[in-house]
Amino acid sequence: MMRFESMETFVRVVEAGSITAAADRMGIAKSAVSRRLSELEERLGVQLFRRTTRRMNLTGTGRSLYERCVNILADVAEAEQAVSREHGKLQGHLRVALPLSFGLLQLGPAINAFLQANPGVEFDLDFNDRQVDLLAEGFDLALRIGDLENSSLMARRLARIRSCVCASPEYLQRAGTPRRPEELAHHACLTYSLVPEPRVWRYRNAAGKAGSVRVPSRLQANNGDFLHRAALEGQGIVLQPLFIVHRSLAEGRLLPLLTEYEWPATSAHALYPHTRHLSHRVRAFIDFLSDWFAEADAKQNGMGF
Amino acid sequence: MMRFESMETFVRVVEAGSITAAADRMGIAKSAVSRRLSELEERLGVQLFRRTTRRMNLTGTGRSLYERCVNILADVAEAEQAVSREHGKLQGHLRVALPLSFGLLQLGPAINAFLQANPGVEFDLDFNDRQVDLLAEGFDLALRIGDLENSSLMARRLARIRSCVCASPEYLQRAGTPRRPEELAHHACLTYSLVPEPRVWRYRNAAGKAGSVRVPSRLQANNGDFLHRAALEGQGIVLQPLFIVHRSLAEGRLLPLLTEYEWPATSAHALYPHTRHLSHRVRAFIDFLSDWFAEADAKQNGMGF
DNA sequence: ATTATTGTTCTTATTAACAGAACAATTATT
DNA sequence: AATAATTGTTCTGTTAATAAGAACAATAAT
Repeated sequence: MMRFESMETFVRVVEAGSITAAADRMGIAKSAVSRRLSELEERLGVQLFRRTTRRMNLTGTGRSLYERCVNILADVAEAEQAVSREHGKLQGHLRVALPLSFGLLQLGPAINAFLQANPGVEFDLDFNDRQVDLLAEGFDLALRIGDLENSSLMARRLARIRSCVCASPEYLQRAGTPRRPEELAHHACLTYSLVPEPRVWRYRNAAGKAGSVRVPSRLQANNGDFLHRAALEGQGIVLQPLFIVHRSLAEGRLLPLLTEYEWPATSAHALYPHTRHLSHRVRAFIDFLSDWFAEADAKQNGMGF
Repeated sequence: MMRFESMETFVRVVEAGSITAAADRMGIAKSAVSRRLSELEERLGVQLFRRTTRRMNLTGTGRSLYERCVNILADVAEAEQAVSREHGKLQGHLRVALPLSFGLLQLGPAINAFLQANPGVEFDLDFNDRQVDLLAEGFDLALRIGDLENSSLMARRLARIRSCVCASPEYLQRAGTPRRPEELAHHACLTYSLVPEPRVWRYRNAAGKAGSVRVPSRLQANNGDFLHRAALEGQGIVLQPLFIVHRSLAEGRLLPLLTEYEWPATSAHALYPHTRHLSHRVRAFIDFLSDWFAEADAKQNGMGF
């Protein structure tokens, strides 16, 4: 594969107009420039210059290659600068759409840390569990939980999200503890409306076999935290992500149920428009979140990522 | 500038999932891969991987860099393949718009040569002196003479076109030979309608000073070859590109006039849509034309390029 | 607890790149 | 027209960069 040095040499010879001039500007011997050039030509099996031993003219293919090389070198420089630590201070607005519970609980600390690390950045946060249209509404970035529908957006997976079934000790004492998923059909379940089939709970048993149970629900809501609170008050059994219930579980105010079964796991994603080059601050924020959750994951902090 | 080897190594480590695997696939020692990687990280001042001495995970910035690098490497490969001699046989249609006289006289031989060199290529030629809309009418390429208006099209200069003033010996004997541009005002001039001011002929004297003369015209046409023939028959004086009249000049059937003055020079351009990557055959044809005219130029063949 | 695997580091050996001069070819100058 | 100056190429000795290979430390798997 063609090397950047060859490409850069070629470009600079074209721009300087001669090998000698290019060598001078680059501060190397002209013999080296000459050698790189003939090496490149031999590599490609193509003549790049029409030489008259005194003057050099680009051939047609030479001109084509030049145009491509200029673009490529610019891309390389941009990539380097974008990623390099010395990219200068970030500044500007970040308009972010994010889901309510996950946003408040998990993204809150991350956003605070990012704010602190980048004094020039301002956030405009839109907490909302409906799916916003990034492009139409001018968001830089959306954070979403769940499976991604097909779209023109780019996605970066940030965190894995595990869910669990749980209920308060009080409720279990009153209504009994289900030992098998099917028994959920005779319990008061608290269901979350923003999933395709709120009243169908899917799982896998220890052997990996998938199953599902249709649960009765007298209380359904589009807010996980509300359901969590309802469960704490003994209203019934919830199936919710760990990041919502882990604290109550740790404190014993909720008890995990049917733990031999795997309950739906999903992911949190950052979605952003598919432009050829992301703006500095958007990219930096996505990278930051990616690192943030990866580190949280590494710590195995029991929050279920 | 980032080394090419560093970049490729980085990408292959990401894709292989580990340094050892990448080293195996590349057929080099893993120590070399490791070194290239840490070199790259140090260069950028950024951590690309989250290392656990046993497993490697991309950091956020690492992921961003990876995405850019993949694109860049693809661009490089494409550039190389596009330009390399071993690009395989060209094939497909080329829909080209080209001006009448220049097309017939100058492009004809070039197109024939290209056809012969590329058996898989087919041409669809549209000879027309009006300015066609490339994009709307689905042309791959337009060849034009004259100054370019601003447009979204890309242009490649193919040839320089010089013009001269001339008339038949018969006419000159009858009407006299003008010695100064102003005298043209009392001659029968044959004017070309497809220029902004057909009856105003502009020139430069030996000192480089610009002037113009308004010429009378009883015969005006939008076809240079027709005017050329009219001049041959003694109808008057023409100002036409050399590629139209050079043969008659060489044969003495037309005599050049006012040769101490410079008459308008212009260029022939290839115009093509501004897509990120030109199709193989379009690019190859443009390169071919570029070389064709450059070589004709080098031969100094007196055709006035 | 042991084994195998992974990434890093170090030293040696090899390879590739460069500088410098000599040369051939061509344009500018006188 | 002849000379001088400039340009690109080629060659060789030298220098710097790079890889290989082994040893080591750390971690996951058995």
